[in-house]
Amino acid sequence: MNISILPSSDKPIYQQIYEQISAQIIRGEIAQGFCLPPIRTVAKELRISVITVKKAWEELESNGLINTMVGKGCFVSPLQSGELGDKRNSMALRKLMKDIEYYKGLGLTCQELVDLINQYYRS
Amino acid sequence: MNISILPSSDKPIYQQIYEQISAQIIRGEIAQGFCLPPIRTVAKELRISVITVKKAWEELESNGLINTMVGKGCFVSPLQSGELGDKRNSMALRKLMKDIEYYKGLGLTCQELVDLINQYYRS
Amino acid sequence: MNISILPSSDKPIYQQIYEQISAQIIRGEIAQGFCLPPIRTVAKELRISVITVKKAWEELESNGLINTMVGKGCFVSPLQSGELGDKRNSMALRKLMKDIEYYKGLGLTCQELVDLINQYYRS
Amino acid sequence: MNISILPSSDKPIYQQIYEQISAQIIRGEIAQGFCLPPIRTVAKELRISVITVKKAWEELESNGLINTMVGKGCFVSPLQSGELGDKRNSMALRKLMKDIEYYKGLGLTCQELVDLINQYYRS
DNA sequence: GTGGTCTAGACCACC
DNA sequence: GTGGTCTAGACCACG
Repeated sequence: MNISILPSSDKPIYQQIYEQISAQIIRGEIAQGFCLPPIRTVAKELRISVITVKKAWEELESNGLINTMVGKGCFVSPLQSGELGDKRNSMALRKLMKDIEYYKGLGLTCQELVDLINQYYRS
Repeated sequence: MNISILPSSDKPIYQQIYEQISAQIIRGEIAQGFCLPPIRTVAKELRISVITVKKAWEELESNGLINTMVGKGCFVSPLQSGELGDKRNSMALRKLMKDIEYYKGLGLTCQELVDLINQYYRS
Repeated sequence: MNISILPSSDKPIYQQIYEQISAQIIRGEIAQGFCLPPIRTVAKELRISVITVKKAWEELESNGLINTMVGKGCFVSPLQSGELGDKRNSMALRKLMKDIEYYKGLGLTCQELVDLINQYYRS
Repeated sequence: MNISILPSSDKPIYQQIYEQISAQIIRGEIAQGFCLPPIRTVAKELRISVITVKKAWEELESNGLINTMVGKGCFVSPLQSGELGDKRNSMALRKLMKDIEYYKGLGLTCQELVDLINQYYRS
C-alpha cells in the first residue's frame, strides 16, 4: 500500500487514506479483484489505530469501490471500464462545482482561472 | 450585509460568512473604510449565534481585511488597488494549488480539467 | 425516543436502533425537521456506548433520513411525501426479494405463502 | 450436490449451503437415506474451506436433517412424510414471524404486502 | 488468520 | 452544549 499521512493536515486521517486509495483504484493502479492488506497490517504500518483504517475502508465500501468479505479480506470491486470513468468524473465534478463557485466569488473570470491552471498544473 | 448561509453545507457557518464577506471586499463591493454592522445585528438577521459571527469577523481581521476599533466598530481596511488584486490572487492561488493536486490525483489531464471548467463555469 | 434493544438478538445493536428509528421516520411518527436527542443522551438512556449510537445515526444519515449539523444536533430530513413512500417501498422491496427466494426454496407456493401471511399478520 | 454460492452475499457461506441442502431435503429432491458426498469433495468442488462445509453439515445434523456415521458418511435422516411437511412449515414460520414484524414496522398493510408478493413471486 | 462489534475515555471544532 | 475524530483494547463470527 502506498499511503502517506499528513498529521498536520486539517483533513481527518481516515479521509486522507480514503482519498488516496480511491484515487489509486480509479486510476487503475490497484487492479480489480486485488485483495487489500488487512486493516490491522495497514494500521501497524501507518502507526495509527485499526479503527481509523477501518473507517477509511468503510468509506471505500459504501462508495462501491471495494467489497469486503468477512474472514477473507477486502477486494477491489470489479468495475467495467465505463463505470470507472464515470466514478472518476462524478468524484471530480462534485468537487469542481463547489470550487468554481469559490473562484467565481473571488471575482476570477473563467479565462483567468483557466490561465492559472495551465500555469500551475505542471508543478 | 448580503450573506446567505447553507446550514446543510459541510463548511462551518463562520467560514461561509468569512468567504462571502472577504469576496465582497476583494471585489470592491464593500468600500474601503466602510463600517461593518455590529455582530449582534448580523447574528439576529441570519438567526445564528453571535459567537459564530464573531469568529468570522476574527478571520477577516487576521487576514488584514478589516480593522476592529474597540467600542466603535469594524472597518474595512484601506488597501491600495494593487494590494487588493494581490490579496485576491493569493487567496485564489493557495486554494488552487491544493485543488489541482486533487484533480491530478484522480487522473484528470490538464486539458480535461480546463474543458470541464469551460463547460461548468457558466452554470 | 422510543427504542428498545434486545441484547439477545443476532442483529448488532446499532442496526436494531437504525431500523427502529428509520421505521418511525418513514411512518411519519417522527416529524420532518425534528431534532433527535443528542447521541450521548440516547447512549445513557439505553445504557450503551456513545459510539454505538453514533453508528446508528451515521446509517440514518448515509441513507438520507437525517441531516446532522455539527454543534446543533441531528435533524430529520425534509422529505416530500412522495419520497417518503419511495423510501418505504425501496426498503421493503430490498428485503422482500430475498425473503421470497427463501420461501420459494423451501417449496412454498405463492398461494401458501399468502395464506400464511393473511393468517399471521394480525398476531 | 447442487449448490451455488454468492460470496458477495451478506449471508455467511456455511449458511448459504445449509439453506440450500435443507431445502432440497425438505422438497424431497435428496432422498432419505442418501449419503451426502464427503465434505472434502464438496469443499474442492465449491473451492471453499473444508471448515466451512463442515459447519454447514453440523447445522444440518443439529436440525435433525442428517445423521453422521463416523467413518461411513453423512446420511439424510429417514423422516416420515408428515414430519417432512412439519419441518418445512416450522422453518418457514420461524422466519415468517420475524419478516412480518419488519414489514409491519415499515407501515405496510397486510394487503400491500400480499400484493407485492403476488407481484414478485414469479420473477 | 480475517473483519465486525462494542466498550471507555480523550481531545477537538463548532455553535 | 453539540457532533467529529482518534485511541487502546476486548470479544465474537467466519474461513
